[in-house]
Amino acid sequence: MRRRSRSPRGEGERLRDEILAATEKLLISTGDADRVSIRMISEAVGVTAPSLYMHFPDKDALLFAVCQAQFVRLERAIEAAVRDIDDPVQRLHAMGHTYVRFGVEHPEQYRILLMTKMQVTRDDFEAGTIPGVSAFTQLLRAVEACMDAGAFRRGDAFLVATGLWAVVHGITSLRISMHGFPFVGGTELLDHVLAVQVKGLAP
Amino acid sequence: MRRRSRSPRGEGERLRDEILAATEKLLISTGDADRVSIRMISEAVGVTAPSLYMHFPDKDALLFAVCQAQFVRLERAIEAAVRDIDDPVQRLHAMGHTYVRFGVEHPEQYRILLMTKMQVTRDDFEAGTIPGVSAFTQLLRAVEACMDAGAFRRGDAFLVATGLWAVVHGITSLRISMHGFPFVGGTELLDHVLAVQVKGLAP
DNA sequence: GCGATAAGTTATCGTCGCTAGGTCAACCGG
DNA sequence: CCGGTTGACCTAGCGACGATAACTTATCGC
Repeated sequence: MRRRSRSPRGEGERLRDEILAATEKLLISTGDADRVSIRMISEAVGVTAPSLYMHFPDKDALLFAVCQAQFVRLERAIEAAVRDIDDPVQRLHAMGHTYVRFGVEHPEQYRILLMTKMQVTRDDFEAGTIPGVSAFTQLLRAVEACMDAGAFRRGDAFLVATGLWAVVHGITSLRISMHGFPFVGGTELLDHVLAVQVKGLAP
Repeated sequence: MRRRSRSPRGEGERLRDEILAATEKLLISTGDADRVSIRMISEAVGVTAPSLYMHFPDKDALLFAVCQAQFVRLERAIEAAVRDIDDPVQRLHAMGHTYVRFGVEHPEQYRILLMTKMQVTRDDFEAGTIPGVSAFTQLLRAVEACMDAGAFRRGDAFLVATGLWAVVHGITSLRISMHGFPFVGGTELLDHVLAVQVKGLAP
């Protein structure tokens, strides 16, 4: 077993980062959180298993931290995808596509964050304290913009945004769970559902 | 440990049924498949752990069998919910509500069947070989009925049905994963999203 | 009654998440 | 320069897990 030299005094954080990096790598390569063990991670880092517990209270917290970091990138990706688009409806489409692609490309992270039990309140939700889920705030703004622009009829923007999220999450979730879904061409289903939503939300 | 008398010769199947029943019970009471162990199940049935492997190749198969049986009931529930409704659009609404309620009331079963990796092809899908997912066939018929009735514009019924499924699954999945979702009243979100879909699919 | 076989058992393997308690080096006040 | 403190790890091991190999025992047709 390869050894790692001990970090100097104030730099225990360095190990923390290495653990996160190694965990993410293993999560991607195995594609299954249950098959990533504490012992595997610790060996990859070059440290013994109990050392991980200096930096994370338990395995769930470690996995969650990995996914949180990943989901911060989702936020950025959505921001980047939307930056050059003016039409609010177009923005919505771009956000949807970015979201689904992200989920499909990081299935295990997506699963841990959004397909297992968690305790989230509406406050967490609106405040955007949960990274990645705070991409929802961007969605909410986009819906309001659609209403302001007259593309959507006026109404409860939160409800509309939640509905759009559910739609996009539904497709993402099924694509992650069922290999081969949706059995029709790649983005065809997403395009269709988004188009139907937009049409149904028109004044 | 309570003992169970051995089954007579051709009736090993009886134990199988008892295992299924006990597993379902534990699945409901714990609310988490990871917290239902082979040893717990076997003790509940009054048998030793390895005996379960006479009837199921592994734990996954056992859990899957439990969920399959549950999902057959979903099909029946949907049939029952729809039986007395003539208007095809109304039928769609009823199906959606029945589906979501079923998922929320049997979260662990729903999760195992539709929120973890599985290998499903479009053939399985259309043939309805997977119980519960074969409720999809009923959905497909309902969509075709909506098109025939002129409530929906003509088009790819399979695509439309898949979209509706994704929508309803999205809400179900999020309600299972996030305690408190959707933060608005019980069926408000579902009603809204279904209404938007219906409006968007109109000619 | 008797061999065959179905229906279980006992014993055990390797792995898992996690903890208690120790070691050892880096720093700090005197 | 030195003794104590403390942060960064380690060794050893617990209890539980899924699963397997090999044994026993009850029931059956004959």
